[in-house]
Amino acid sequence: MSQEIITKKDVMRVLEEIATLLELKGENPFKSRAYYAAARSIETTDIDLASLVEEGRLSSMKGIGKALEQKITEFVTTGKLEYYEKLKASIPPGLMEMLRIQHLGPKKINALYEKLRVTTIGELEYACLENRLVELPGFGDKTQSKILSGIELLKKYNERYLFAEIIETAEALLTSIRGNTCVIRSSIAGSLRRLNETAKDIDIVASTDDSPNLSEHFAALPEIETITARGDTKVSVTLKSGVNVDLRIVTDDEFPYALHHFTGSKEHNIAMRGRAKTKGIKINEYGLFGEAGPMPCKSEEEIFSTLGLTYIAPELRENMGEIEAAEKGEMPELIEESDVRGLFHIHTNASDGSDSLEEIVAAAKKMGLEYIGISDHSRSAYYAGGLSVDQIRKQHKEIDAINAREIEFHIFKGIEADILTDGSLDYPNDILSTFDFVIGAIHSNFSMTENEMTLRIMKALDNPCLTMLAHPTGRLLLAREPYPVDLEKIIEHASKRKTILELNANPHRLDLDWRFCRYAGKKDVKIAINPDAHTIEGLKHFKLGINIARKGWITSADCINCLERKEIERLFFQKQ
DNA sequence: GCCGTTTTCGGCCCGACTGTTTTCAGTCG
Repeated sequence: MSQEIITKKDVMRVLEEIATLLELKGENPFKSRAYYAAARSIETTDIDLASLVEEGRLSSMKGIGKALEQKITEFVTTGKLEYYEKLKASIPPGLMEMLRIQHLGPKKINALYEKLRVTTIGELEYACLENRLVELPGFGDKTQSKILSGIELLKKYNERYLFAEIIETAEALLTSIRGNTCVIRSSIAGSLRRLNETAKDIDIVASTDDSPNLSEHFAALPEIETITARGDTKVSVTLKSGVNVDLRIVTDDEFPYALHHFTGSKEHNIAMRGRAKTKGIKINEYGLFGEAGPMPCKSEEEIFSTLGLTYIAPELRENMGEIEAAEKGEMPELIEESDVRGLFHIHTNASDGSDSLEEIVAAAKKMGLEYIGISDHSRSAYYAGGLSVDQIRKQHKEIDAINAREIEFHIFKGIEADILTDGSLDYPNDILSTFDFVIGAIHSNFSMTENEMTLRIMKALDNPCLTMLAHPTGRLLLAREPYPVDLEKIIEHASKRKTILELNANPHRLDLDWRFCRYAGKKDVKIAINPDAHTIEGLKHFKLGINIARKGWITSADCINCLERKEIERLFFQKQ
């Protein structure tokens, strides 16, 4: 059997796992951090992994020295890493799982393993119920019951929350907090402010001159189930819905620093502190401190400018090159909702949508759109009422009639054509060429190897009738893993074929992932922010797609939704 | 395990809160 090719992602996964295993073993925490840092370095580099290894240039990368170069090289060239295998074998796999329990970290897990030989979450729960943790040094009554409730929570609310299902709760809480007149400034922070696709909890920062009053006010809100921590600067609660919320209370002078700090990401903050340090400035959630003392800033903008940076939008704060870009004054002008002129990938009740073409047109016009692209399912998607050739002809007539009537608005004729197992599309090309655009989508037969799936999609991209590739990984957030596919290869191939990539804006998908948007941008692949709407309401999902596009450094020039109708016509014509 | 324009050794981002201690370790963000 030929050896599987080791990708960047594989290397990152192994490095991160080693880092976690080292933590669990109680090794030097800095050693563990070095592995995390190396994984980060691999993630952000543009350079091809194989050539780095071949040319022996790995150790020229930040965070990779002799030892890691040797280990990565061994892994990439042989497909195995002995150090990793041995380390993994020395630790029961259940210990990794335990890290997901709140208030339980590597040190305590290690103690539980060493002292009680607890190796799984199930055993740990049993040990708690038998009251065996209270006698351990460093443990006690409270710790035991905290761990027990952590296990309960893990069972009950195992997952994170989709951005779309938690943002409204966060905004409502913010409004309640602002209802207290002692609040001066307040904002959502954390991963929600960074517009991440999912969130673990809600972070809110508020400034006031009367922290006890605000703490009291917040803790008394009716939607709160339990208060897990309450001090002068922080109140942690669990809502009745099961969502955890942290409120940080600061003075108004501290607000900009606290907002920046609690917006994160952690990686961004670490990089910012490191950068500040080179300028002799200390940065924490209370301020900037130079050798001559505090350096007052009234806003986040001022914090960045004090450090010689232009403003970095919250959604870019992932330490993925945003600090370097801000330093050079090369921040991208991110796409905005108001740049959008039209939307594609909309289903009608001809397939599995619930509204008629006329209803959708009326709603789109009301939203101020200049055009839409209808794309119902193709015939193989029998479960979704895929259209027969006759039905296609009927829909085209209907669209022609509306287009003849409308002057300021236009419907593009499209189809969401299944990419079949062999990479061919669901209709012959003489049918496909009757559409203005064709979106190719994988809806079946997910269980292929990465190589097979990549080839399947690449073959579909080779079809001159294909305009866009739908949801490139097929993932369902918090529910279904992406099918295995080499996205970099797909992006490179799409670039050659001038195929548009969909950023599916359905809250469960948000696929293309923002981590790959930037690569698409670099390869000059155009993005379509597609609502994949099955109802009129669903049209609004494009806003979630804008969030992710912004996170992926996408500008209006990268995105076809910002083109004028005439430009879209030219683009689709050119493709055929 | 990485790194270095005072360094090849001794640092490595920083602070709050909790629970277990009797001055601090662990966890979290």
